[in-house]
Amino acid sequence: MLLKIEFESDVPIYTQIKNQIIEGIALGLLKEGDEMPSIRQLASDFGINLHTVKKAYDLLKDEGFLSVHRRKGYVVTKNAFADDDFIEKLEKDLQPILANAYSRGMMQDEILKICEDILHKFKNEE
Amino acid sequence: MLLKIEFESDVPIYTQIKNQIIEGIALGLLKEGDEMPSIRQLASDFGINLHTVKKAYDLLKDEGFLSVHRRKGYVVTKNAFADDDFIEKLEKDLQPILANAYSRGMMQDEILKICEDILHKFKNEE
Amino acid sequence: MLLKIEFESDVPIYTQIKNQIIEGIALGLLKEGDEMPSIRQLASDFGINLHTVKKAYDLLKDEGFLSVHRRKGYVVTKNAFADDDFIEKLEKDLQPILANAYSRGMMQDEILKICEDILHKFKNEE
Amino acid sequence: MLLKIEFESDVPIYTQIKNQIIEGIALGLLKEGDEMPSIRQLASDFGINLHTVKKAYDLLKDEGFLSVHRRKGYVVTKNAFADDDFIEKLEKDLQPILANAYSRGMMQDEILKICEDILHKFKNEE
DNA sequence: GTGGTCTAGACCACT
DNA sequence: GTGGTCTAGACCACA
Repeated sequence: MLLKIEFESDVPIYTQIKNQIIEGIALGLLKEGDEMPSIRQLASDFGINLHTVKKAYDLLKDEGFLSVHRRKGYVVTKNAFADDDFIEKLEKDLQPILANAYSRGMMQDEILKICEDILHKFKNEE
Repeated sequence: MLLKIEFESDVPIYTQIKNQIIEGIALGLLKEGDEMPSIRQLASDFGINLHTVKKAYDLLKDEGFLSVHRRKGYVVTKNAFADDDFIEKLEKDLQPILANAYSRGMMQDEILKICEDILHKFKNEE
Repeated sequence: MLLKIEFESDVPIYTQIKNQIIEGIALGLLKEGDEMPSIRQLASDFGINLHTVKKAYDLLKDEGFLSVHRRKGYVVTKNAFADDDFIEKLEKDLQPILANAYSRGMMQDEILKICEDILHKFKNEE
Repeated sequence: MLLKIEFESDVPIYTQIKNQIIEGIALGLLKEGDEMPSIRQLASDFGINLHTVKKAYDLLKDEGFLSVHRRKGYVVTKNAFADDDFIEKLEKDLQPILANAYSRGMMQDEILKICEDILHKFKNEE
């Protein structure tokens, strides 16, 4: 799995890392038990600060996507669930994005199709 | 149309305003030609600074949802379209959100249903 | 000659009026001695304030494009010349506009062609 | 590259900054990848407020002349193109200026010469 | 250190 | 009255 960082994006680097790892899990590129590259490794690969990588990893740990193994370092875990709070946040995040698309004249089916296409890229093999 | 600001949120106030106005347009609460409350009016209603409101309005102007009428002030304008750049951005915005839901074990249909429900609240009667 | 006012432009209305009258002169639509519509007339035609029209007319008078005739009201005059101050201002106004076009990758000939096309619309019949 | 601000001018300070940076790019003084002075640096150099500088930078970002690099700050980016909208705006901006010159009795060649001279100062060597 | 957000308040331009 | 510009200064997020 290959990370790609956009330094000129307005999305913070740690968020980019976090998002791409979650996407990697959704796509099946990262499986439960996989060892993540070390913080040091990842930071030097991209020429970014250790803190930045650590922040991404720690957030993922908090959300249940990673856990820390004494010897292996950060390891992929699927310990994140969609509780009510998450569902609520999900709707709150989606609403403005979908509203924007709709207000620009896109048809509901058209927008839904895009969501569907994205979802269909995710692997359902568990 | 009623705006609601969450001061404790980590979403910038101007983004909250911007999003709610776009949602208002999608929901049919705001129609082309409607005059927005004046910058100062809205600012004082919420006890926030006029620059914060202005930033929200200006972003909406840049996106084509508002325009400035020399006499009426800010007016709803539906001059925003879904060009290729927007579609690309839309996918880029949706991907991490949907990936997160999927990686938490939600089924594709379940996620899609949520998108559908949100979209169905939008008015399609113009 | 027909004026067209854009209320949603960021160009002040009095400037729009002023510019269009100067363009009318350049295009030969307005000739020396022509009587302008009265301030009241023009203002009510467009539903704008008397002051706004008066400001446009007065600026044109100051520049030598109009003069006030006791009975005829504002009359077209060609009493404006291109002195050194004007040439200097002309260059100062053109520079950022042309620089912008050039910095966007337009070729010098391409830009010049646009200037030429505009100029060729002007009538040289004096 | 040296900026010069005229405080007495009726041209807003942020516009002056913006124009001079675009001119700097056209003249070849600023090249793709160059790092701009920080907002606060530039503001203190000229004794103006950082918001004024930020507005200029942000407008340039919107037009594609600058972008924000997460580590380097604002960086010169040549991501601005001359699409149809721009050409239309260009003509709309040029028309009143050229009309004014022409209505003051300048010959078409004379005016064109001035445009040419300005354009020839711009560097065409990338 | 960088930029991003927000405030409080002033003065001006336009209609 | 409207929006537009500018200031002075604070606090936060990011790397």
